Amino acid sequence: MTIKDIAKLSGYGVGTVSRVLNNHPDVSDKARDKILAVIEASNFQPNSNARHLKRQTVSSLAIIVKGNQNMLFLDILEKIQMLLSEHGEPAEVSYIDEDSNEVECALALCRERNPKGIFFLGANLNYFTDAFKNIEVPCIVLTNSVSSLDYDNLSSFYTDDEDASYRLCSYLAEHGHKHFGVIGGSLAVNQIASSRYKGCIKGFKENNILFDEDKMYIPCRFSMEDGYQATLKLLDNTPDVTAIIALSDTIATGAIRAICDRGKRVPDDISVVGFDGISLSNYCVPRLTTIRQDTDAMAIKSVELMLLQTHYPGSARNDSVPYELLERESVKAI
Amino acid sequence: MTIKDIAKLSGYGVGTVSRVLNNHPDVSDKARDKILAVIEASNFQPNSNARHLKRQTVSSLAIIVKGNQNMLFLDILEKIQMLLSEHGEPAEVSYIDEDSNEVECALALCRERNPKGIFFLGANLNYFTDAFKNIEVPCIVLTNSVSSLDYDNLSSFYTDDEDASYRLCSYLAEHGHKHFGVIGGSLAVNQIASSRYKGCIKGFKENNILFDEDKMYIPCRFSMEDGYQATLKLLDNTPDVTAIIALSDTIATGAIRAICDRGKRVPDDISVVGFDGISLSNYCVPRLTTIRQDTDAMAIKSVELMLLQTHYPGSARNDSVPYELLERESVKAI
DNA sequence: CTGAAAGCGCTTACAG
DNA sequence: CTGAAAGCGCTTACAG
Repeated sequence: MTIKDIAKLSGYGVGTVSRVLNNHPDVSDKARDKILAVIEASNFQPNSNARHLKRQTVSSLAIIVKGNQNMLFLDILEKIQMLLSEHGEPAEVSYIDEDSNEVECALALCRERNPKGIFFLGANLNYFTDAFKNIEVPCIVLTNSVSSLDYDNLSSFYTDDEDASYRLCSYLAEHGHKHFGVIGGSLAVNQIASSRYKGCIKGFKENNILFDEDKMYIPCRFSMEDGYQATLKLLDNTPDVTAIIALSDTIATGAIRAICDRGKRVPDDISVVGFDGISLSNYCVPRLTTIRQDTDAMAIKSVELMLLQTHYPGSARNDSVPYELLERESVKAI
Repeated sequence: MTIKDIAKLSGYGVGTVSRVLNNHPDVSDKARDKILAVIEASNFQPNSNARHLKRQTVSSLAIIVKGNQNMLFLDILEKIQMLLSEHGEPAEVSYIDEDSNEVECALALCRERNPKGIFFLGANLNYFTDAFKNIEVPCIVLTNSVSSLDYDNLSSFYTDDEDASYRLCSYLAEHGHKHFGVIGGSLAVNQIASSRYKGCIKGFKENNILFDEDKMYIPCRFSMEDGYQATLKLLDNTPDVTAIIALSDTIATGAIRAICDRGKRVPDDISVVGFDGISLSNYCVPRLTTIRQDTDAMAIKSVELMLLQTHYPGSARNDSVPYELLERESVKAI
């Protein structure tokens, strides 16, 4: 069933059929009604390949998500998709590993799909430096900042990770903690982990806390299992630790389990804080003290900007979104 | 940059360029080398809309996931994508709400994308009954069975939900429990929930357990928050409950939290079992006794069958995949 | 308001 | 082995 069949069936030409399909005004009511009726009856749908080939443009937005099991990104993704669908804008989502090159992925997408805009959920700036210049559609990075890059079509809405983890440190220091451990993220390849880690280091310095990076920082991927193993290692390295900063809630979940398995209790023996504020952090036992990233705000702002920029390309924006320290049950004053 | 430019640049015709692009054998080495060099130098990528329009077929597979935050499906999705990419097969994934109509979604996909095969992660058979006849590509449903349907191009690999939840019941009964609650899923719209529930009912009957469906079964969506609220309600309805069957691990997580908030302990006061065996179930406190669905096997089998059937359409298969009862820490004998 | 026609970038018989 | 040409299903000036 093609546009030709509809033309034949309705007694009009393909041009007119195409016009009603695309809501052009210059069609008589009579023709429109007739053609619509035929389309309805035959359940016709225009071929999108032909349409896009002709139009030399594609209808949809793309979303690249770094990390398949990243609950924070999933949360944001869901919200973005909901907002987008309210505007009748479909989006294609691609998942890549947390260590993969998202710019390469975007480049491939541009060639194959020609999206009119791209959301990046998670980004490593190293990948952007050179390669991004080949991407021309509006792009928005979420949860970390790209303000150090200077591309007109690359914006970001982010949590000030460094500031937030600094706050976490201070909070724990105020609660009397002196012996810290930090787990999570590979500093080399993970943008987000390294700024969070930087905030921790700053916090340690300002609070005169001794921190031996080799023994007290254990890098790991963003998963429960990795958080679990890293914590076991940390506990071996530094048995006197009283406060653990996990660089994400998922990692914190593994940490709490590891502490239990070593026969200690959270927060009575060891306090744990997370980062992200995903749903799980409010249902685990004990509830996790963490940084809540404002995923609603990030989703709303990024969708608004994207919709605007796909119609009126403008200059880049880099706005931080306020976070919140959620004081819950996993920290104890000592 | 189009195939015409490449033709001009290389001194050959578009036909020959197209042939090397598609790895046809009937091209001289000389022509191939020359053309490949030009393609390389100009960074040319064929336009996929034109290609697909011409071929009347699309290269990729589609995956429809019911429920954005469903960790089990995410786990399977990740595995399927990995296996697919080993074979150089890209896949497009679409998320829909756990209550949405996946067949409608598939139909839209077929019109717009023309995928060569579709994986359904989660399926409600009601939606398939009539509408599926309009889908002609090979399709595979995961985690529930479609054997009651009779379509040649619709297969499934599944966990025997009814049997597994029956097993859960028996396990709890063997541990001395008599007062049960069941939470999760809307029986009307959710295929998976209703077969799990059926298994529970069977278990109750065989073990002579009194079960008042109105008071002891609380339906809810597959989220922690909903599991939490449902459990609170259950606890109000039936204060003497000693065992709660949550129809998924996510729901169970909410349940455990709710029990704690009511000042009771798991498993000392109330035993809780889940369903799925997602990563979280092994890291929460206490570790969850649950049914492990074999996501590895389901991913492998479904990818193998899909790859086979996209080349050699065959008849449908409906195989159950063995599950496993994971006895962990959330059940106590009384 | 409408139709006939060109053309988007490819692939693939067909002829040579 | 290679080129010229038709055609995939649409959209959009152009002419009327």
